[in-house]
Amino acid sequence: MTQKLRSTPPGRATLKDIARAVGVDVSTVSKVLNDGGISVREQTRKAIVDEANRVNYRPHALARNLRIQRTGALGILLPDLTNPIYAATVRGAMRQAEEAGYVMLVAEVADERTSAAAYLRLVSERRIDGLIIAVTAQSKEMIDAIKSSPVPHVFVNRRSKIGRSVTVDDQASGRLAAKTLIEAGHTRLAFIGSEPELDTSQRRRAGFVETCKAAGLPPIKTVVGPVSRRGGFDALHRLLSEPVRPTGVFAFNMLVGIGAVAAARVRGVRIPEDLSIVTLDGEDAIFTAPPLTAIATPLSEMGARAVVELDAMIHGREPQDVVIDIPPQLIVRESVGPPPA
Amino acid sequence: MTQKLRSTPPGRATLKDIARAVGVDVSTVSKVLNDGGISVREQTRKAIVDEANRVNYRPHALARNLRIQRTGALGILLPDLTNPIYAATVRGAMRQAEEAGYVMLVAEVADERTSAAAYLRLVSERRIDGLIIAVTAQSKEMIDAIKSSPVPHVFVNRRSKIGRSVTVDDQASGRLAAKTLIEAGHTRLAFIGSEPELDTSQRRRAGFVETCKAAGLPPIKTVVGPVSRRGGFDALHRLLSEPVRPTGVFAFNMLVGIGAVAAARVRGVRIPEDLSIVTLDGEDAIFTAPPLTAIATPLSEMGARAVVELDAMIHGREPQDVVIDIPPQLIVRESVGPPPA
DNA sequence: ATCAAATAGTCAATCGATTGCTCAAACAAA
DNA sequence: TTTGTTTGAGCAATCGATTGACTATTTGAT
Repeated sequence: MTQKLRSTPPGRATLKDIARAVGVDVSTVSKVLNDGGISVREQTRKAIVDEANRVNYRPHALARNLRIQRTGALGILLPDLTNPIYAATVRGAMRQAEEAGYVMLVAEVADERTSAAAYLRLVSERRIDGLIIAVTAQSKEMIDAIKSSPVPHVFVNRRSKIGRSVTVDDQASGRLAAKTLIEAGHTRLAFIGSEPELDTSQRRRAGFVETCKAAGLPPIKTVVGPVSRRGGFDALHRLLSEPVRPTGVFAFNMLVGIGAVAAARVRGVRIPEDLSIVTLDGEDAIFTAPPLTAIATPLSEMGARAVVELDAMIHGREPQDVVIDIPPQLIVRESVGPPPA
Repeated sequence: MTQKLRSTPPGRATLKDIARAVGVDVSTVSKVLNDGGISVREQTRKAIVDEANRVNYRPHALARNLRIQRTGALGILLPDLTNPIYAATVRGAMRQAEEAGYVMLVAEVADERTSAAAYLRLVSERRIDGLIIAVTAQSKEMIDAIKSSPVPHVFVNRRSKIGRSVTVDDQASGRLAAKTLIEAGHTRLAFIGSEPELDTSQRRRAGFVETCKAAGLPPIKTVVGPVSRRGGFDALHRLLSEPVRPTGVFAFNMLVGIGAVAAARVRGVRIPEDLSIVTLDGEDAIFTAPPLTAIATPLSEMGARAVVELDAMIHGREPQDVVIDIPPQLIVRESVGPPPA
């Protein structure tokens, strides 16, 4: 019941206004409001705090940040906002950023050219204290820019030689996918990966293959395509045109998995009667026909953790690679069944 | 072939550095680099420009903005990043923002409480020049905050008494949906709307009802639910439990439409043999079973236009409501057919 | 009563860039 | 030669907040 009596106008007031109203110096006001190592009479302190509340004072971020050389903003570079995988990651990052007192600048970068431009805007103009990179930086231009970056940066869901990263245990996802299919009785398995190959795809494949091998299965067929529903659609088509069809497929990513389901339907192959599919999870995977048995990965935790790491780096801690230690989890729905007789 | 000879370190240099190197005053450098009404010898100008290129100078955004009282940033408040409808809007906004030289601060606001907090951070701290609001502001707290906002703001895909908005012609979408179903021969129609009711839902319904009435159809059944796949799923379930079932349904939004398709499958009602569904379009609508016949609306154009309007307002132009004049367009896929015999 | 120390603040520089005003030198006109 | 105008560029204030150095007034100890 302290304030709130009258809802005051938005924070247009400056330190100077408060100082004038109370009759002290702006430096005094600043120090009082920031606990800045100063001794003031309780009376003065109260007058300042009250006035600050009355006018609903908020520090002018630009001025403050210019002085303290921090922006209170984080940037994130990502390739595709409409991709729910990124959206979930961004969400986690944004929540954590808010928690830690940052605002979030997001830049969707369609290609390496726009990447470089966005990067320049955010970093060279010193608009951010740290950068989360959710794109694969491959052009020399981008790599150089990032390597010589004056601000801390962390890759999320991507590993990179040129910086620290926060990822999940993709190999474990691959192993789990294989285990699921094998336990359902499948022996002819296939993998749908990405082209160009993402490191996530590569690790999931590695885990998948590892478990298949351990079970004594023949080498698995791999087919690749763009990371999109359409990519998965086309990929499964190709798989279904093979002389000897697989009965179980692991689609390395939810989008690709959804596309695969659509392709099966078009080809008249029933899931799971004719073909079992396991993929990574996401909300969309619940509403396919049939709903997808999928592996949940902690995307938003990954985003959140990226912010935590970045914040630590900003405060001078040594950067480190982190792998989120929440193990992948199988969500059983309806896309996996026994192989056809 | 001017620069690029050696790729220079990132923009750590300040005006002062350049001034020192060239042997002039910082104000001269500033004026030269900004075409700031000053006459200098060609020699001096060239020396400054060359040095600026050499050190890859970029103005320090904070310092510059503090002085000129503009941040070069826009904010956007939206409820759900993983919702592809918002993602598409944001994408359009972001592209246009880049075009216009802004960076974009995005805040996902789960509820009105976080809304208020995010709003404060962005606006009261003067981090942005303008705000795009993609959420429905209903709490008194939020409304007051926005009404007394010191920065220009525009609602996108939402109409509001407390500000200008950029929307699409939702009534036309509704009419087109009705026309599509009616022309396919349907007479028992239903509508799935939102709860709480969004203004978009309400307008789409109005257009839908208008055309139904004009065709002499009986009053249509409306059912509402949360704007999500799950909401559409539950809504269609309820519709299918009605004593007299509709044969054609208009789902006011893609997410809801996708949920409805899933519900139909679970109930064993075939689309389009037993039930026709038309909804709004989005990339996901292609990969349902069957693919959805849907109405495309210019979401990213809407986002882009919001930025254009905001930019105009920032430059002092009178705000105005705009309705994107790209008419909704029917994408014929497989979810609409003749009614069952 | 005297000196030291704590108390309560103020002063002024600073972050980096922008911009109105001033001013010296060069040049032209009278 | 004197006066007036241009050209070329520097000076200093400013945006709003932060912070180390410093001062003036009290209080306390001896």
